[in-house]
Amino acid sequence: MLTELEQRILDAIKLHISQQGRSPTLVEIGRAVGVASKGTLHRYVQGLIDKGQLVRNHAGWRGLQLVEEEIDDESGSLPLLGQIAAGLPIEAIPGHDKFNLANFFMGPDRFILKVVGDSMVDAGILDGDMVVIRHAQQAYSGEIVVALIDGEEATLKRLKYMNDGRVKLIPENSTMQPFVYAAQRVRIQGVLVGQMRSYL
Amino acid sequence: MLTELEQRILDAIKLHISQQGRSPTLVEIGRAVGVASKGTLHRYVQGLIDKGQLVRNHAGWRGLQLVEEEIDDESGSLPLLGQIAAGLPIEAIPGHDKFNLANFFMGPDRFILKVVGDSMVDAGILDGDMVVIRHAQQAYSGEIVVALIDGEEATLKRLKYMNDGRVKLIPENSTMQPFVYAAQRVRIQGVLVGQMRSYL
DNA sequence: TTGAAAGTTCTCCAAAAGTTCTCTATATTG
DNA sequence: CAATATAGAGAACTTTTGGAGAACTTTCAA
Repeated sequence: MLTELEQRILDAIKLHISQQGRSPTLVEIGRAVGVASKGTLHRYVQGLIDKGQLVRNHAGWRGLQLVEEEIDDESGSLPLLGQIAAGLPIEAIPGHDKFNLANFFMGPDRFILKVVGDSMVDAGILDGDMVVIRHAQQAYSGEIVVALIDGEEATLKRLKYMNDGRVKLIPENSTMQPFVYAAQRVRIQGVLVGQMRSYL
Repeated sequence: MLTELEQRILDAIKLHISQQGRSPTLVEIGRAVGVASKGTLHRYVQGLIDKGQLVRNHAGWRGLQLVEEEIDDESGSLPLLGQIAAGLPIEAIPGHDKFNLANFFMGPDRFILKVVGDSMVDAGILDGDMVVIRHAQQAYSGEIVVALIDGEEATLKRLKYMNDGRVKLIPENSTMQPFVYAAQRVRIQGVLVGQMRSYL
Protein backbone atom coordinates (compact mmCIF):
# COMPACT_ATOMS: atom_id res chain seq x y z
CA MET A 1 0.00 0.00 0.00
CA LEU A 2 1.39 3.36 -0.99
CA THR A 3 1.04 6.59 0.91
CA GLU A 4 -0.43 9.58 -0.84
CA LEU A 5 2.92 11.14 -1.66
CA GLU A 6 4.37 7.83 -2.79
CA GLN A 7 1.44 7.45 -5.15
CA ARG A 8 1.79 10.98 -6.46
CA ILE A 9 5.51 10.52 -7.04
CA LEU A 10 4.91 7.23 -8.86
CA ASP A 11 2.24 8.87 -10.99
CA ALA A 12 4.58 11.75 -11.79
CA ILE A 13 7.33 9.35 -12.85
CA LYS A 14 4.96 7.38 -15.07
CA LEU A 15 3.66 10.61 -16.54
CA HIS A 16 7.15 11.85 -17.28
CA ILE A 17 8.31 8.60 -18.82
CA SER A 18 5.35 8.35 -21.13
CA GLN A 19 5.59 12.01 -22.09
CA GLN A 20 9.35 12.40 -22.46
CA GLY A 21 10.37 8.84 -23.07
CA ARG A 22 12.93 8.84 -20.29
CA SER A 23 12.81 8.85 -16.55
CA PRO A 24 12.78 12.18 -14.71
CA THR A 25 15.51 13.49 -12.42
CA LEU A 26 14.82 13.95 -8.75
CA VAL A 27 14.47 17.68 -9.24
CA GLU A 28 11.99 17.18 -12.06
CA ILE A 29 9.94 14.87 -9.87
CA GLY A 30 10.12 17.48 -7.15
CA ARG A 31 8.74 20.16 -9.42
CA ALA A 32 5.87 17.89 -10.43
CA VAL A 33 4.80 17.05 -6.89
CA GLY A 34 5.87 20.24 -5.13
CA VAL A 35 8.77 19.01 -3.02
CA ALA A 36 11.98 21.02 -2.89
CA SER A 37 14.40 18.65 -1.19
CA LYS A 38 16.38 16.18 -3.28
CA GLY A 39 16.99 14.13 -0.18
CA THR A 40 13.31 13.74 0.55
CA LEU A 41 12.63 12.78 -3.03
CA HIS A 42 15.43 10.24 -3.03
CA ARG A 43 14.01 8.70 0.12
CA TYR A 44 10.62 8.29 -1.54
CA VAL A 45 11.96 6.99 -4.83
CA GLN A 46 14.07 4.46 -2.95
CA GLY A 47 10.99 3.47 -1.02
CA LEU A 48 9.10 2.83 -4.24
CA ILE A 49 11.98 0.68 -5.48
CA ASP A 50 11.99 -1.26 -2.21
CA LYS A 51 8.27 -1.83 -2.56
CA GLY A 52 8.75 -3.17 -6.06
CA GLN A 53 6.93 -0.35 -7.80
CA LEU A 54 10.04 0.79 -9.67
CA VAL A 55 13.36 -0.64 -10.76
CA ARG A 56 16.67 1.05 -11.34
CA ASN A 57 18.58 0.17 -14.50
CA HIS A 58 22.01 1.33 -13.21
CA ALA A 59 22.56 3.50 -16.24
CA GLY A 60 23.54 6.60 -14.35
CA TRP A 61 21.16 9.51 -14.43
CA ARG A 62 17.49 9.06 -15.26
CA GLY A 63 17.85 5.38 -14.56
CA LEU A 64 14.34 4.64 -13.31
CA GLN A 65 12.17 2.11 -15.06
CA LEU A 66 8.62 1.05 -14.57
CA VAL A 67 7.77 -2.52 -13.79
CA GLU A 68 5.28 -3.64 -16.35
CA GLU A 69 2.85 -6.16 -15.06
CA GLU A 70 1.35 -8.38 -17.67
CA ILE A 71 -1.93 -10.11 -17.39
CA ASP A 72 -1.99 -13.66 -18.59
CA ASP A 73 -5.31 -15.09 -19.53
CA GLU A 74 -6.85 -17.25 -22.18
CA SER A 75 -10.47 -17.19 -21.15
CA GLY A 76 -12.60 -14.41 -22.48
CA SER A 77 -11.38 -14.47 -26.06
CA LEU A 78 -13.32 -13.89 -29.24
CA PRO A 79 -12.02 -14.18 -32.79
CA LEU A 80 -10.78 -10.89 -34.18
CA LEU A 81 -11.81 -11.04 -37.78
CA GLY A 82 -10.38 -7.84 -39.10
CA GLN A 83 -11.23 -4.32 -39.99
CA ILE A 84 -14.43 -3.06 -41.45
CA ALA A 85 -14.65 0.14 -43.39
CA ALA A 86 -17.44 1.64 -45.36
CA GLY A 87 -17.38 0.34 -48.89
CA LEU A 88 -14.68 -2.27 -48.52
CA PRO A 89 -14.71 -5.98 -47.76
CA ILE A 90 -13.68 -7.00 -44.29
CA GLU A 91 -9.93 -6.83 -44.24
CA ALA A 92 -7.94 -9.22 -42.10
CA ILE A 93 -5.54 -7.79 -39.55
CA PRO A 94 -2.29 -9.72 -39.98
CA GLY A 95 -0.96 -11.39 -36.88
CA HIS A 96 -4.15 -11.03 -34.91
CA ASP A 97 -6.77 -13.68 -34.83
CA LYS A 98 -7.80 -13.80 -31.19
CA PHE A 99 -8.93 -10.83 -29.21
CA ASN A 100 -8.81 -11.13 -25.44
CA LEU A 101 -11.56 -9.11 -23.85
CA ALA A 102 -10.07 -9.30 -20.38
CA ASN A 103 -6.62 -8.12 -21.46
CA PHE A 104 -8.19 -5.23 -23.27
CA PHE A 105 -9.50 -3.71 -20.06
CA MET A 106 -7.94 -5.50 -17.10
CA GLY A 107 -5.18 -3.86 -15.14
CA PRO A 108 -4.24 -2.91 -11.62
CA ASP A 109 -6.27 -0.37 -9.70
CA ARG A 110 -9.15 -0.29 -12.13
CA PHE A 111 -12.85 -0.07 -11.59
CA ILE A 112 -15.99 0.45 -13.61
CA LEU A 113 -18.60 3.15 -13.54
CA LYS A 114 -21.88 3.41 -15.35
CA VAL A 115 -22.29 6.72 -17.12
CA VAL A 116 -25.41 8.72 -16.49
CA GLY A 117 -26.07 11.72 -18.67
CA ASP A 118 -25.02 13.13 -21.99
CA SER A 119 -22.09 15.33 -21.08
CA MET A 120 -19.56 13.28 -23.06
CA VAL A 121 -21.54 12.29 -26.15
CA ASP A 122 -19.19 14.07 -28.54
CA ALA A 123 -16.38 11.84 -27.27
CA GLY A 124 -18.46 8.78 -28.07
CA ILE A 125 -19.47 8.13 -24.45
CA LEU A 126 -23.23 7.80 -24.27
CA ASP A 127 -25.74 7.63 -21.46
CA GLY A 128 -25.65 4.11 -20.02
CA ASP A 129 -22.16 3.21 -21.24
CA MET A 130 -19.73 1.50 -18.90
CA VAL A 131 -16.38 3.20 -18.44
CA VAL A 132 -13.20 1.62 -17.07
CA ILE A 133 -11.31 3.96 -14.73
CA ARG A 134 -7.79 3.59 -13.36
CA HIS A 135 -7.32 5.01 -9.89
CA ALA A 136 -4.89 7.92 -10.14
CA GLN A 137 -4.20 11.22 -8.48
CA GLN A 138 -2.57 12.78 -11.52
CA ALA A 139 -3.44 13.03 -15.16
CA TYR A 140 -2.23 14.66 -18.32
CA SER A 141 -3.83 17.68 -19.77
CA GLY A 142 -6.30 16.43 -22.32
CA GLU A 143 -7.17 13.14 -20.63
CA ILE A 144 -10.69 12.28 -19.59
CA VAL A 145 -10.86 11.96 -15.82
CA VAL A 146 -13.19 11.37 -12.92
CA ALA A 147 -12.81 14.60 -10.97
CA LEU A 148 -14.12 15.40 -7.52
CA ILE A 149 -15.00 19.06 -7.10
CA ASP A 150 -14.89 20.50 -3.57
CA GLY A 151 -14.89 16.95 -2.25
CA GLU A 152 -18.55 16.64 -3.14
CA GLU A 153 -19.36 16.40 -6.80
CA ALA A 154 -17.89 13.67 -8.98
CA THR A 155 -17.94 14.14 -12.71
CA LEU A 156 -16.49 12.65 -15.88
CA LYS A 157 -14.87 15.36 -17.96
CA ARG A 158 -11.90 16.14 -20.14
CA LEU A 159 -9.13 17.79 -18.12
CA LYS A 160 -7.09 20.79 -19.19
CA TYR A 161 -4.47 22.57 -17.12
CA MET A 162 -4.55 26.31 -17.72
CA ASN A 163 -1.55 28.62 -17.75
CA ASP A 164 -2.69 30.46 -14.63
CA GLY A 165 -2.60 27.23 -12.61
CA ARG A 166 -6.33 26.68 -12.68
CA VAL A 167 -8.06 23.60 -14.02
CA LYS A 168 -10.63 23.44 -16.80
CA LEU A 169 -13.15 20.61 -16.94
CA ILE A 170 -14.59 20.28 -20.42
CA PRO A 171 -17.80 18.40 -21.19
CA GLU A 172 -17.62 16.87 -24.65
CA ASN A 173 -21.02 18.14 -25.61
CA SER A 174 -21.49 21.17 -27.80
CA THR A 175 -24.50 22.30 -25.77
CA MET A 176 -22.55 22.49 -22.50
CA GLN A 177 -19.96 24.93 -21.25
CA PRO A 178 -16.55 24.14 -19.74
CA PHE A 179 -15.99 25.09 -16.11
CA VAL A 180 -12.80 26.50 -14.65
CA TYR A 181 -11.82 25.82 -11.04
CA ALA A 182 -8.93 26.69 -8.76
CA ALA A 183 -6.58 23.71 -8.75
CA GLN A 184 -7.10 22.91 -5.08
CA ARG A 185 -10.86 22.53 -5.56
CA VAL A 186 -10.44 19.67 -8.04
CA ARG A 187 -9.19 16.27 -6.99
CA ILE A 188 -8.61 13.66 -9.64
CA GLN A 189 -9.94 10.25 -8.68
CA GLY A 190 -9.11 8.34 -11.81
CA VAL A 191 -8.33 8.38 -15.49
CA LEU A 192 -10.51 6.93 -18.24
CA VAL A 193 -8.83 3.90 -19.79
CA GLY A 194 -11.71 2.20 -21.52
CA GLN A 195 -15.32 2.37 -22.53
CA MET A 196 -17.87 -0.24 -23.55
CA ARG A 197 -21.47 -0.51 -24.54
CA SER A 198 -23.90 -3.34 -24.98
CA TYR A 199 -26.63 -3.20 -27.58
CA LEU A 200 -28.70 -6.04 -26.11
CA MET B 1 -24.36 -8.07 15.50
CA LEU B 2 -23.30 -4.50 15.01
CA THR B 3 -24.67 -1.50 16.81
CA GLU B 4 -26.05 1.36 14.76
CA LEU B 5 -22.92 3.44 15.04
CA GLU B 6 -20.68 0.50 14.26
CA GLN B 7 -22.69 -0.12 11.12
CA ARG B 8 -22.54 3.52 10.09
CA ILE B 9 -18.79 3.59 10.64
CA LEU B 10 -18.33 0.40 8.61
CA ASP B 11 -20.44 1.81 5.79
CA ALA B 12 -18.46 5.05 5.83
CA ILE B 13 -15.20 3.11 5.58
CA LYS B 14 -16.48 1.00 2.69
CA LEU B 15 -17.71 4.06 0.84
CA HIS B 16 -14.43 5.86 1.34
CA ILE B 17 -12.36 2.93 0.13
CA SER B 18 -14.40 2.44 -3.00
CA GLN B 19 -14.46 6.13 -3.81
CA GLN B 20 -10.89 7.07 -2.97
CA GLY B 21 -9.18 3.75 -3.37
CA ARG B 22 -7.67 3.85 0.11
CA SER B 23 -8.88 3.60 3.62
CA PRO B 24 -9.95 6.74 5.50
CA THR B 25 -8.26 8.23 8.56
CA LEU B 26 -10.05 8.32 11.88
CA VAL B 27 -10.79 12.01 11.43
CA GLU B 28 -12.23 11.39 7.98
CA ILE B 29 -14.47 8.67 9.40
CA GLY B 30 -15.46 11.09 12.12
CA ARG B 31 -16.48 13.74 9.65
CA ALA B 32 -18.58 11.21 7.75
CA VAL B 33 -20.50 9.95 10.78
CA GLY B 34 -20.48 13.13 12.89
CA VAL B 35 -18.16 12.13 15.72
CA ALA B 36 -15.44 14.52 16.83
CA SER B 37 -13.29 12.39 19.10
CA LYS B 38 -10.44 10.38 17.62
CA GLY B 39 -10.43 8.23 20.72
CA THR B 40 -14.08 7.27 20.34
CA LEU B 41 -13.58 6.47 16.69
CA HIS B 42 -10.56 4.37 17.44
CA ARG B 43 -12.56 2.41 19.98
CA TYR B 44 -15.23 1.65 17.38
CA VAL B 45 -12.82 0.81 14.59
CA GLN B 46 -10.97 -1.51 16.95
CA GLY B 47 -14.29 -3.08 17.82
CA LEU B 48 -15.03 -3.72 14.17
CA ILE B 49 -11.62 -5.34 13.78
CA ASP B 50 -12.25 -7.52 16.84
CA LYS B 51 -15.58 -8.56 15.38
CA GLY B 52 -13.90 -9.55 12.15
CA GLN B 53 -15.57 -6.90 10.02
CA LEU B 54 -12.28 -5.21 9.19
CA VAL B 55 -8.61 -6.08 9.08
CA ARG B 56 -5.59 -3.92 9.57
CA ASN B 57 -2.73 -4.29 7.12
CA HIS B 58 -0.11 -2.74 9.43
CA ALA B 59 0.97 -0.29 6.75
CA GLY B 60 0.88 2.75 8.96
CA TRP B 61 -1.80 5.28 8.26
CA ARG B 62 -4.88 4.41 6.27
CA GLY B 63 -4.18 0.77 6.94
CA LEU B 64 -7.74 -0.53 7.11
CA GLN B 65 -8.89 -3.19 4.72
CA LEU B 66 -12.22 -4.77 4.08
CA VAL B 67 -12.57 -8.49 4.60
CA GLU B 68 -13.04 -10.26 1.31
CA GLU B 69 -16.33 -12.05 1.60
CA GLU B 70 -16.00 -14.44 -1.28
CA ILE B 71 -13.07 -15.65 -3.31
CA ASP B 72 -13.10 -14.08 -6.71
CA ASP B 73 -15.02 -16.31 -9.06
CA GLU B 74 -13.44 -15.73 -12.41
CA SER B 75 -10.72 -13.63 -13.76
CA GLY B 76 -11.98 -10.90 -15.97
CA SER B 77 -13.85 -9.08 -13.25
CA LEU B 78 -13.46 -5.51 -12.13
CA PRO B 79 -15.29 -3.79 -9.27
CA LEU B 80 -18.40 -2.00 -10.43
CA LEU B 81 -18.46 1.04 -8.24
CA GLY B 82 -21.60 2.77 -9.29
CA GLN B 83 -22.96 5.48 -11.42
CA ILE B 84 -21.35 8.76 -12.22
CA ALA B 85 -23.32 11.77 -13.29
CA ALA B 86 -22.30 15.32 -13.77
CA GLY B 87 -22.50 17.24 -10.53
CA LEU B 88 -23.32 14.41 -8.20
CA PRO B 89 -21.24 12.14 -6.01
CA ILE B 90 -20.63 8.63 -7.25
CA GLU B 91 -23.76 6.71 -6.44
CA ALA B 92 -23.55 3.07 -5.53
CA ILE B 93 -25.58 0.57 -7.54
CA PRO B 94 -27.18 -1.67 -4.92
CA GLY B 95 -26.57 -5.36 -5.36
CA HIS B 96 -23.81 -4.94 -7.90
CA ASP B 97 -20.20 -4.82 -6.91
CA LYS B 98 -18.47 -7.00 -9.46
CA PHE B 99 -18.60 -6.57 -13.18
CA ASN B 100 -17.52 -9.43 -15.39
CA LEU B 101 -16.00 -8.16 -18.59
CA ALA B 102 -16.16 -11.50 -20.33
CA ASN B 103 -19.84 -12.07 -19.55
CA PHE B 104 -20.63 -8.62 -20.86
CA PHE B 105 -19.58 -9.49 -24.41
CA MET B 106 -19.18 -13.25 -24.66
CA GLY B 107 -21.78 -15.30 -26.42
CA PRO B 108 -22.15 -17.86 -29.17
CA ASP B 109 -21.33 -16.98 -32.79
CA ARG B 110 -19.67 -13.72 -31.97
CA PHE B 111 -16.63 -12.06 -33.42
CA ILE B 112 -14.88 -8.75 -33.25
CA LEU B 113 -14.13 -6.13 -35.86
CA LYS B 114 -12.07 -3.01 -35.70
CA VAL B 115 -13.89 0.02 -37.02
CA VAL B 116 -12.22 2.15 -39.65
CA GLY B 117 -13.80 5.44 -40.54
CA ASP B 118 -16.27 7.90 -39.14
CA SER B 119 -19.54 6.72 -40.58
CA MET B 120 -21.06 5.87 -37.18
CA VAL B 121 -19.73 8.65 -34.96
CA ASP B 122 -23.19 9.96 -34.11
CA ALA B 123 -23.99 6.57 -32.62
CA GLY B 124 -20.92 6.78 -30.43
CA ILE B 125 -18.83 4.42 -32.59
CA LEU B 126 -15.56 6.10 -33.41
CA ASP B 127 -12.69 5.32 -35.75
CA GLY B 128 -10.56 2.63 -34.13
CA ASP B 129 -13.25 1.23 -31.83
CA MET B 130 -13.75 -2.51 -31.51
CA VAL B 131 -17.23 -3.80 -32.18
CA VAL B 132 -18.66 -7.17 -31.17
CA ILE B 133 -20.82 -8.73 -33.88
CA ARG B 134 -23.16 -11.69 -33.63
CA HIS B 135 -23.34 -13.78 -36.79
CA ALA B 136 -26.83 -13.48 -38.19
CA GLN B 137 -28.60 -13.50 -41.54
CA GLN B 138 -31.54 -11.47 -40.35
CA ALA B 139 -31.93 -8.33 -38.36
CA TYR B 140 -34.67 -6.07 -37.14
CA SER B 141 -35.31 -2.70 -38.65
CA GLY B 142 -33.33 -0.16 -36.66
CA GLU B 143 -30.48 -2.43 -35.64
CA ILE B 144 -26.89 -1.71 -36.53
CA VAL B 145 -25.56 -4.43 -38.81
CA VAL B 146 -22.60 -5.54 -40.86
CA ALA B 147 -24.02 -5.59 -44.37
CA LEU B 148 -22.43 -6.96 -47.52
CA ILE B 149 -23.50 -5.10 -50.66
CA ASP B 150 -23.36 -6.95 -53.97
CA GLY B 151 -21.17 -9.55 -52.32
CA GLU B 152 -18.27 -7.15 -52.34
CA GLU B 153 -18.50 -4.24 -49.97
CA ALA B 154 -18.90 -4.75 -46.24
CA THR B 155 -20.09 -1.88 -44.13
CA LEU B 156 -21.36 -1.11 -40.64
CA LYS B 157 -24.64 0.78 -40.85
CA ARG B 158 -28.04 1.13 -39.25
CA LEU B 159 -30.60 -0.97 -41.11
CA LYS B 160 -34.11 0.13 -42.11
CA TYR B 161 -36.59 -1.88 -44.14
CA MET B 162 -38.63 0.31 -46.44
CA ASN B 163 -42.27 -0.15 -47.40
CA ASP B 164 -41.41 -0.92 -51.02
CA GLY B 165 -39.29 -3.90 -50.00
CA ARG B 166 -35.99 -2.16 -50.48
CA VAL B 167 -33.37 -1.72 -47.77
CA LYS B 168 -31.94 1.53 -46.44
CA LEU B 169 -28.46 1.62 -44.89
CA ILE B 170 -28.05 4.70 -42.72
CA PRO B 171 -24.66 6.04 -41.65
CA GLU B 172 -24.92 7.71 -38.24
CA ASN B 173 -23.04 10.76 -39.39
CA SER B 174 -24.79 13.99 -40.25
CA THR B 175 -22.39 14.64 -43.14
CA MET B 176 -23.24 11.39 -44.93
CA GLN B 177 -26.27 10.27 -46.88
CA PRO B 178 -28.24 7.04 -46.47
CA PHE B 179 -28.22 4.63 -49.38
CA VAL B 180 -31.15 2.56 -50.56
CA TYR B 181 -30.65 -0.83 -52.17
CA ALA B 182 -32.83 -3.54 -53.61
CA ALA B 183 -33.22 -6.22 -50.92
CA GLN B 184 -31.42 -8.92 -52.91
CA ARG B 185 -28.27 -6.79 -53.19
CA VAL B 186 -27.79 -6.59 -49.41
CA ARG B 187 -26.75 -9.60 -47.35
CA ILE B 188 -26.62 -9.22 -43.59
CA GLN B 189 -23.53 -10.77 -42.04
CA GLY B 190 -24.09 -9.90 -38.41
CA VAL B 191 -25.72 -7.68 -35.82
CA LEU B 192 -23.92 -5.28 -33.53
CA VAL B 193 -24.12 -6.45 -29.92
CA GLY B 194 -21.32 -4.52 -28.30
CA GLN B 195 -18.72 -1.85 -28.70
CA MET B 196 -15.56 -1.01 -26.80
CA ARG B 197 -12.72 1.44 -26.88
CA SER B 198 -9.36 1.69 -25.17
CA TYR B 199 -7.86 5.05 -24.27
CA LEU B 200 -4.31 3.77 -23.71
C1' DT C 1 39.84 17.19 -17.57
C1' DT C 2 36.89 19.54 -15.08
C1' DG C 3 32.81 21.52 -13.30
C1' DA C 4 27.92 21.58 -13.19
C1' DA C 5 24.18 18.52 -12.71
C1' DA C 6 22.51 14.40 -10.70
C1' DG C 7 22.34 11.11 -7.16
C1' DT C 8 23.27 9.52 -2.19
C1' DT C 9 23.49 9.70 2.73
C1' DC C 10 22.80 11.99 6.66
C1' DT C 11 20.41 14.80 10.43
C1' DC C 12 16.77 17.54 12.08
C1' DC C 13 12.00 18.96 12.31
C1' DA C 14 6.84 19.41 12.18
C1' DA C 15 2.38 18.01 11.23
C1' DA C 16 -0.82 14.36 10.86
C1' DA C 17 -2.48 9.97 12.32
C1' DG C 18 -2.99 6.42 15.55
C1' DT C 19 -3.18 4.75 20.51
C1' DT C 20 -4.29 4.73 25.25
C1' DC C 21 -6.31 6.74 28.77
C1' DT C 22 -10.03 9.00 31.77
C1' DC C 23 -14.35 11.26 32.26
C1' DT C 24 -19.28 11.92 31.24
C1' DA C 25 -24.04 10.98 29.79
C1' DT C 26 -28.03 8.29 28.47
C1' DA C 27 -30.57 4.62 27.72
C1' DT C 28 -31.95 -0.34 28.77
C1' DT C 29 -32.62 -4.23 31.62
C1' DG C 30 -32.69 -7.56 35.45
C1' DC D 1 -32.24 0.96 41.77
C1' DA D 2 -27.93 -0.99 40.23
C1' DA D 3 -25.58 -2.96 36.50
C1' DT D 4 -24.52 -2.77 31.82
C1' DA D 5 -24.16 -1.41 27.05
C1' DT D 6 -23.85 2.39 24.02
C1' DA D 7 -22.35 6.95 22.67
C1' DG D 8 -19.24 10.81 22.95
C1' DA D 9 -15.35 14.30 24.35
C1' DG D 10 -10.79 15.08 24.89
C1' DA D 11 -6.00 15.01 26.98
C1' DA D 12 -1.55 12.95 26.52
C1' DC D 13 1.21 10.17 24.21
C1' DT D 14 3.71 7.45 20.23
C1' DT D 15 4.37 6.51 15.41
C1' DT D 16 4.20 7.60 10.61
C1' DT D 17 4.49 10.65 7.01
C1' DG D 18 6.05 14.65 4.70
C1' DG D 19 9.63 18.04 4.16
C1' DA D 20 14.25 20.90 4.28
C1' DG D 21 18.86 20.98 3.59
C1' DA D 22 23.91 20.17 4.34
C1' DA D 23 27.64 17.47 2.75
C1' DC D 24 29.14 14.16 0.01
C1' DT D 25 29.95 11.08 -4.35
C1' DT D 26 29.02 9.98 -9.16
C1' DT D 27 27.97 10.99 -13.99
C1' DC D 28 28.43 13.20 -18.21
C1' DA D 29 29.12 16.69 -21.53
C1' DA D 30 31.64 20.82 -22.98
